[in-house]
Amino acid sequence: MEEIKKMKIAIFEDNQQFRESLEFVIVTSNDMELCGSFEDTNRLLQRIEALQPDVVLMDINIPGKNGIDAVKEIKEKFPKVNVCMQTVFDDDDKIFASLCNGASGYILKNTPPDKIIQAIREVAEGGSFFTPSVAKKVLNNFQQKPQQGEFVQLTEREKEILKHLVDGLSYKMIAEKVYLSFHTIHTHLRHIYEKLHVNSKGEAVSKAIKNRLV
Amino acid sequence: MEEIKKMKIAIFEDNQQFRESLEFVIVTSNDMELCGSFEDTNRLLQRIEALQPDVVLMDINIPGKNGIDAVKEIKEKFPKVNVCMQTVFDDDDKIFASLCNGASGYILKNTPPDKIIQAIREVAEGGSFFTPSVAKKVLNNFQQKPQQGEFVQLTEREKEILKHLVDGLSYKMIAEKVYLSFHTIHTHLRHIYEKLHVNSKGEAVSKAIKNRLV
DNA sequence: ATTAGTATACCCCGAATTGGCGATACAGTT
DNA sequence: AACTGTATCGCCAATTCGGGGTATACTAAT
Repeated sequence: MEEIKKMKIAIFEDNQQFRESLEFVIVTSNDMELCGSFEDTNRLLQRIEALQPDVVLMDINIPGKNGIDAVKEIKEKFPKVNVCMQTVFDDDDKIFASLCNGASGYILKNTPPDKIIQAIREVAEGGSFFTPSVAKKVLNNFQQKPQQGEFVQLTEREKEILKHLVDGLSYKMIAEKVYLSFHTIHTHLRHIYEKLHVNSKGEAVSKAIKNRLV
Repeated sequence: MEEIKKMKIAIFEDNQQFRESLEFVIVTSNDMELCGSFEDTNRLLQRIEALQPDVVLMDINIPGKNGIDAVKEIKEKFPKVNVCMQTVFDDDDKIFASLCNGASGYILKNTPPDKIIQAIREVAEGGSFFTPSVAKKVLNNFQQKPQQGEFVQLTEREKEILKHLVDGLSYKMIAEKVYLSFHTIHTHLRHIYEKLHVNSKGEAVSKAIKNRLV
């Protein structure tokens, strides 16, 4: 009988049913070991520290710190620990926030056991695993085309001022920043609005970003 | 015996061994039909036009037009055809170029047959499939983006209103749009500003876009 | 040399919008 | 009972926006 070093898995999931289901999947596998199972993220880092898991399964909506902040903390303190997010909803915001914060995988809770095992193995080996619908969202984000817009020819001054506007500065603050009078900023902004065919700060900022003018 | 409409698959692969291996995988499946198999991309669009495949398996390095340009042409002319790329190398540039050009999946050639079938099914249904190593690269690209993703939990209403704000609508216009009073919009915006830690429309719009809240 | 155009910078006014402060109310959850 | 999300209202100061105008400087074409 060869001795295999089992992967150590920690579960963070507040729903008892899901948690037990995950526990079952782990303990009945032959290459994984359940090293901890919790229903909240209290004392998160201490727990990770003590357990030294290879993979963490983290629920997005979990009492205590939410899963998105949790994954961030984990990756900051223990970069080698790989985290796989799980949730019932495939909500865009949460997916991207999780992935940006360092999660390596994202599975929905309707994922069948064999896929969960597969996901954990991939994640443990430093790979990544997405549920297809999540993969699709990630992909869409990639394919968002450079929204080619009307040629907008802004002068250097105008681009500079627009950039400050995008950064959230008011007319007055921009004036101070670039050593011009409030009135001049006003005039420039009027020209910019005309060129962009907009008539509010919000629209200007939005168009500036989308057309990559900043 | 129920009559199932089989998915129509077209293969573009110059290596004879791989191509025959793929053909075998397809024809031995029970829900797929091989509608074409080619060793180059000559007369690509005419072939697609004639065969009307549901899914195209496209080799990256293929004589004639390379796979990256091919997927672009296919998606431009036949957006409903889903393309899954395949190659021996997991070369960053080619992966991203393919995905940006509209590929829905990316598998390496060492992928076992059952995974290939799985990938095709996902892709056919409009989902996406990445080999783990590819998923990892996609993910890294995400996480490298110089954006610290502080997660902001907005309610549905708030997100809706923020979207309109980004579109350049004024408080009053938003109120009309969502059939609420001006005052309510005002209140929601105040909450949103608080959650985003901003205090001007410009900053709110900018942060909304950068944090993918819209 | 004059004209025309554009970029820059400044000013005033007035109406509309925004932002910050407060308060109330109700339904659903915890 | 406390909390959250939603929706409503008032007040007031600051900001924004669109309109008008003036002025210098530089370029390019006439």
